[in-house]
Amino acid sequence: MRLSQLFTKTTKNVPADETARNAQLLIQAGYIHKEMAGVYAYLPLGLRVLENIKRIVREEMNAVGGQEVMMTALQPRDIWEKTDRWDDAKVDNWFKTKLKSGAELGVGLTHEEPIVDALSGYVDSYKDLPIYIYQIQNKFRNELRAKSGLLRGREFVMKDMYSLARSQEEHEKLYDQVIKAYYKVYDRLGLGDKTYRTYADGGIFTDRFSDEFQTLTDIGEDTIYVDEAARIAINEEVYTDENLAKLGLDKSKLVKKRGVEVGNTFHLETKYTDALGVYYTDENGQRQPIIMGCYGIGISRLMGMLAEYFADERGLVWPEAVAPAKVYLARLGDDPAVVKQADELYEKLTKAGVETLYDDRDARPGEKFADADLMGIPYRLVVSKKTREAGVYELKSRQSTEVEQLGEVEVMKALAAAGQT
RNA sequence: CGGGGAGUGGCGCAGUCCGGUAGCGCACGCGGUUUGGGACCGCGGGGUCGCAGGUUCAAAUCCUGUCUCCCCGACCA
Repeated sequence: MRLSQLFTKTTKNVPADETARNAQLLIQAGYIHKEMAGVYAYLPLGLRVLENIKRIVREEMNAVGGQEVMMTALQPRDIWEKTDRWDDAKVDNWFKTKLKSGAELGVGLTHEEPIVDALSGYVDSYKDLPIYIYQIQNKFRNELRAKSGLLRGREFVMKDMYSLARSQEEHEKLYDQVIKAYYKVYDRLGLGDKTYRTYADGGIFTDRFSDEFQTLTDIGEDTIYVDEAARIAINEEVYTDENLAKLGLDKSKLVKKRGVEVGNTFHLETKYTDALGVYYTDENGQRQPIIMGCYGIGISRLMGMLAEYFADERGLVWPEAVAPAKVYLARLGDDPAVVKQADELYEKLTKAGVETLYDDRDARPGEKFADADLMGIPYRLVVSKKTREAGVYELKSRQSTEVEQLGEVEVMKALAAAGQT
């Protein structure tokens, strides 16, 4: 993409209505637009990051056999009444609206009910199970107070997967498989070593503990107690001696930390399938209950999390796996020979499949460098009169101050090899 | 929802206490000088001061109501 054609631009002004670093940086770099509190639009560069995160999550969900669907945001009241989750006293962050006829609707905040309801026409026999169904979709929650930029919004992008199993034993197997897939997702995002499976409250979903995935960082909203050696943690909300005993955690090894919840999985048992009357028939012709699990990953929250976690005083520092482009090609000056050389290099990089942001604007070097840093593109490549005369290109990683002088072949090789995911 | 802060060109702000119809920086346009870490000079376009009502000869400024945003708390698949 040529920056001269990109409609967004960066700004030196820090937005006054944001204190969260992720929102400040993403707005300054032109990745997102704030529509209102807790509601953000994704601009070209931001959308690329969001799609990259989705791609990784999607690949890992597909790898365990997940089947992707897209459910609806508009929800009929009746299925939610069957599970007793329509009442505001039960779930207080609903957005609700009405049809012209007067019938009440909900705007989806989670999708257990519609998923189960939709599956009721397809799941009849033991031969139809087990299955994983997932979607990546916008969720709407009427939070009393949105905050922390993309970390807690009212409209946000989430991946939610649901498993349906024939027995408790089968359910546990499916559940563990997803836990493993989640670790892979966080590894690929560069958060693996800082992310802990954490026992937490089951909320409105289940009476059992849920598992949260908490990334340790000071910006976290959650307080958790971590056993780093055992790679397990427990959320403060369920941190009692009784629970520690139940979970077999050693209190003396737990250290209090802050974390951001980057995923959450639940054992739903038969709560939703029973309530909506969905069963299967076993080999003996007997009707049997279906055991469910559900598995969430906040895609947009992860984007905010990554923006805040991987940043420095000059701006964003995207991991290559999610960066909107791999390299920022800065052309300095408008010498015709330099322009020609940079244009050709851009073509070559693009043809080689190296995502390139080509700064072909009529701007001064300092501005281009500052923008490359603020946008957080992993590599910066400079073409100028100076490099042309020296017969080299300058390649620099966003994470280092060192500049390498390389010939074209070496540049292409370095960029093709770097950060394959 | 409780407490606190704030709404003034696209963005960041000053002006409000002590009413006299709006100013600065960024961004934008034109001209010139510049060109390896967010250049400089000159000229120029753009706001009726969140919204509604009130007081007054006169309201960004005072009064009332209301909406919105931010922070702390409560809450949080």
